[in-house]
Amino acid sequence: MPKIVDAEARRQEVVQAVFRIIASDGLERASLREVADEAGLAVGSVRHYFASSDELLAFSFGAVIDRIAGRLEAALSGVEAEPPGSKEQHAAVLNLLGQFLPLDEELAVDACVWMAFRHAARIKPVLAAEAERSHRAVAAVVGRLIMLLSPGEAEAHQTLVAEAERLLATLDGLCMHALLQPEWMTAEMCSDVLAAHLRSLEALPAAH
Amino acid sequence: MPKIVDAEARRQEVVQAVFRIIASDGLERASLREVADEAGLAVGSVRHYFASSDELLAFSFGAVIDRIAGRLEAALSGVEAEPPGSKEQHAAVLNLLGQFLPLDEELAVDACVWMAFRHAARIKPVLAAEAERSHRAVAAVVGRLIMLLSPGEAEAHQTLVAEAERLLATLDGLCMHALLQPEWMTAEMCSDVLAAHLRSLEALPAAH
DNA sequence: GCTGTGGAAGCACGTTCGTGCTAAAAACAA
DNA sequence: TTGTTTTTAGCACGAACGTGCTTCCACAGC
Repeated sequence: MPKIVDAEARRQEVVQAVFRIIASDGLERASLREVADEAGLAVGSVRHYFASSDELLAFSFGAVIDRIAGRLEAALSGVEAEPPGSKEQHAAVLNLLGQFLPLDEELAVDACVWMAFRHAARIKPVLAAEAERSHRAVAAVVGRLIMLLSPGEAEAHQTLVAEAERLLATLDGLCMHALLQPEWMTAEMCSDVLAAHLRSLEALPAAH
Repeated sequence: MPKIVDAEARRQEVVQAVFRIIASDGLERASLREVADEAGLAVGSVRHYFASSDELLAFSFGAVIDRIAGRLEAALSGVEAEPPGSKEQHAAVLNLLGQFLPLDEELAVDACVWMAFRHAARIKPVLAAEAERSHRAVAAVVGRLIMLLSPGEAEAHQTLVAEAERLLATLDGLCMHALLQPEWMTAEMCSDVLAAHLRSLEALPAAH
């Protein structure tokens, strides 16, 4: 029998190298040679675990989606564990929404990589399937959150869908601005905007 | 004297070729050779008008910013011409916000190019100055709009700034979703979200 | 008609990329 | 020790990239 290596662990190490390169130098710099250098391997070694560059990128996209979706699911459970309308629930909601923003180093890397892949998926068909999965997963979480925050079941389905899309758009826009214009979009500004959006959600049934 | 051509017009033709390539194939495909082909010229001819690839891209970025800013200024004048609180003003506001979204072919190309350059500016320092100008210009328009829509002058400055950033984030998020997930983010969904956001703006002073 | 200048085109060089393919190295069964 | 198989490393090819430099061409001014 041959030399035995934890193949899955190696793949994750390579994926981590991909993440670091994308976060610091952008997706177009994530070539096989750069990734191999960053991972401390040779090009041939990386290609032993990933048949092609496309497969490496698609796998990395899937990995970052899984990381983000996992964080969101956990935070959503935290929201569901709190009584509706309580201060604790409000804090849990803010925590969930904060998972979208680059508030610390790990979140920033994931947000960077996520944004890069989603935009690349518009052009590269290899990434389209994962982009669709990404959108479904995040929309499901935000949709459930909107349902939780809607006081009555009386709201029209269309209104809830629109509110979910509105929250999703605001979150993606905030994340984008925090990544692209970090001087303007500070953490305080992010929380101010999130607080204002939550107030607008509470005021929604009154305006109905 | 030599053969005389309208140099500025030629530059604009080349920039239009850059726009088309970015919209259809992404920024990384906007190489000198591809741009020259799309414009029906040779590489040397393109380089006669733009000293380097960086200069061409930076100029194209500036061009799309000027186009967008021009549309926004015009639409903002339209809002200011209507009496506050009127139905006509509401329509003018929706028209202004619609200028951000890829609602027709021309708007879609500009939105695509704008997004691509803003994200590229995170990595390429040559584009950083234009990205900053872009942010300033758009933030100024949205800030003025928020001031126009705020009924009293009693609102705290910080609240107005946060509301401007909130509207800006929602618009950018909507634009992003419309570009990346056009099946989900239809034109109707966009207008629903915009309408909901405007309602939340009207309800804001009441919640204060 | 001749000439010089601005516009258009292209060649050549070095670099980087993905990828097919080969060969060494390493670890375990025999 | 020997052999088998996984892992690692590397070479080589064609393609695409930016860019320095040279070459043609058309036309306004003399």
